Amino acid sequence: MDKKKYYITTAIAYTSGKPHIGNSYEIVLADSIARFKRKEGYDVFFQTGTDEHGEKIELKAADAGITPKEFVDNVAGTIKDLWDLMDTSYDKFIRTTDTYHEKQVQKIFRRLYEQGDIYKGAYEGLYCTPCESFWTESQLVDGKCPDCGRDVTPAKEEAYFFKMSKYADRLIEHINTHPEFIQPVSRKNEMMNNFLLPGLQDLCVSRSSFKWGIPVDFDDKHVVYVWLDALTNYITGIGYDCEGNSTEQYQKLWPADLHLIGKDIIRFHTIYWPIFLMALGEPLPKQVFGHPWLLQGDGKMSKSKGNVIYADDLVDFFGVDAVRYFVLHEMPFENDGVISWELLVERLNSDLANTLGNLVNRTISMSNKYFGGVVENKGAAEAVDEDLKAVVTSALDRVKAKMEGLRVADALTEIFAVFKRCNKYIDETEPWVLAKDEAKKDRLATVLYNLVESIVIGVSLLDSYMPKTAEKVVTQLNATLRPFEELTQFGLYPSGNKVTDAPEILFARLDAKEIVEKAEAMFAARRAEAEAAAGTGEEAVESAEPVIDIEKKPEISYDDFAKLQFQVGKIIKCEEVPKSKKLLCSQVQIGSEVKQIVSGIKQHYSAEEMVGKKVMVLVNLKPATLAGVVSEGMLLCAEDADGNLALLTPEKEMPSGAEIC
RNA sequence: GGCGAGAUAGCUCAGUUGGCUAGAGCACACGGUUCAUACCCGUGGUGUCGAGGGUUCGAAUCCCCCUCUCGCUACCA
Repeated sequence: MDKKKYYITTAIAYTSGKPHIGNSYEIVLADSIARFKRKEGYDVFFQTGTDEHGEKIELKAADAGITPKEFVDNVAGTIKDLWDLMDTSYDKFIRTTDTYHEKQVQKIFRRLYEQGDIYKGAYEGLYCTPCESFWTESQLVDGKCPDCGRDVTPAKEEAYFFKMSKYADRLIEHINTHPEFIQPVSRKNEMMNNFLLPGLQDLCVSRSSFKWGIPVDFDDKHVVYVWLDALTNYITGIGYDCEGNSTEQYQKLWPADLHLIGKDIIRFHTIYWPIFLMALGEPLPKQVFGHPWLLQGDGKMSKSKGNVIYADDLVDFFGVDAVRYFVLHEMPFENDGVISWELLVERLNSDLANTLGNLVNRTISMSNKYFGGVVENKGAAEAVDEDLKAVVTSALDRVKAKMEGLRVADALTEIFAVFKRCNKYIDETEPWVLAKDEAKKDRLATVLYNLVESIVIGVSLLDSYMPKTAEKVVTQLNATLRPFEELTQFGLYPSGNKVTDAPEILFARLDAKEIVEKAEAMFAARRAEAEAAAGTGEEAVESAEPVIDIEKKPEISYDDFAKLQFQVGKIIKCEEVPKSKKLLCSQVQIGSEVKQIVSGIKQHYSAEEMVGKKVMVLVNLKPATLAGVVSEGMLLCAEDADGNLALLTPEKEMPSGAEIC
């Protein structure tokens, strides 16, 4: 009853679509930590869920011809099913469309507003009409627009902002005095050097350009923008109330012991979230771990290529525990991991089938063959036993040490070292030789007993990571999983127990070539399906090709548009801008004039291939200096979701200087 | 451009505050074994520890410089 609590969370998954395997990794990682902590004796609360608001979802729902709520109900269901399929033992699945969450977010927003941490942009915010940009006071340069230097006017489009700078010093102090707060530590420097030390900018916390969000209850033109909505799930999910009526559960669980998140959202969890909590007067989470990504080895995953791997695909091929093992084992602590069908097969064959599966199988087979399945400790010990026992009974400490540092992959390696030691023990003792000598019968029985006992201890450790497998093994051995307290003792397996007489193969060896072929066939089928769907209607065409939704800008008048002068230009010379990673400097012939234009496209076009291209140019843009080079216009490009750029060129041959209208 | 991390066996990586012949896993080769899922056990590397210089009795480990890679960030008209 006096158990220490442990509150662990994952990031909540965005319900814009089905998560691929890289996104499913986090829940499995969190689950293995949660299970391990439970065994360590903690009273664990494990929360996950879905983030369901935002314009992207509003648009996708509109495309699909359903309401946003119907859309997210659907996707949230899919996500929950996936989490369940992966055997994740979460205690709570929160959705940001849950009523209690929405109500509490409104209350929090109101409270922060009333206490002055949130302010309406129109009061202090300023707008630069030519730049179409909204600035906060702290961003202005000499009271003017930092981009063009012109005067700014009070905001045209109002929005609410959070005063981040007010709490920055406290946060810097906290991070400096709590080195464990941001994991891995290399991320701490990035946050400090890029955001905290240069000075925090205020954060926009409301939107009025779309409706699918939690309304600001005292200003219904606005909805609460993503971070204040999403991050607060960690406290609303356990019963936080900003008016002081938080539940007992909240009192007990908060602050969280670990927020497990992807490395892409570290900034929000280590800067904005702590500051929100400071503003609410709540303690900060103890640790935020930004894990790396699991990337697909054979080319980027993309829906149009039809090669996106989902967790349920892998489960169909390999089974739940093999997938869990793979993602946990293959994911290093700091760098991105790689997933491919070949690697999966290799891990499955070498670790799961050969080392573990075969060990269990051969042990049970020998017990049956020599003793009719009865496992007895006859006490015929020999010196070689000591090292086996030492390795097995000390494994718990080694695994604990790895888990303490969140080194889950290393923890798994420690556990498999136990199984490898067992295989070696068989070789050392040569049971098949002992079996030939009637006088060695007791020794043979003892050897097999030691093996069974070692395996039971090994799989008791494995249970946190591969629960189904651990259960299967002890069932075959006619034993039960041991609590951690008993894992440092050797010899608790009841002497005289009888193991199964029909050992089941735990993991069948697979052929990499076959698997790759099957996977390719699956992808081909999926592509065909997508194409078939594409043929049936216009809507389907869109879903077959990737689309991008970007933030909408305010409507402009034709007069606004007419101010822009676009012309076709020919690039007659192009060179790299020194001291710049992204910039190319082009001489562009526009009619009889030549303009120098600097563009951030070095990563997509070489200087040589630029020359000769006919491109579209925004001509009457005010010249600016970039990296010390004057630029007198802008080359137009299209940009995809990954930031790849494509220059726009006239579809037919056009003379330099032709107007684009 | 700013800040940071890294460059160690074919591949993925370990290498604590500098110390004996630089390690692990996988892959590969050979040997052993046969209880087992053609499995398991053992053995095998002339690795310039990215290049160069320095400190030291001694450096993969500390300092300087160079090259390259990566992350975050700014710029990206």
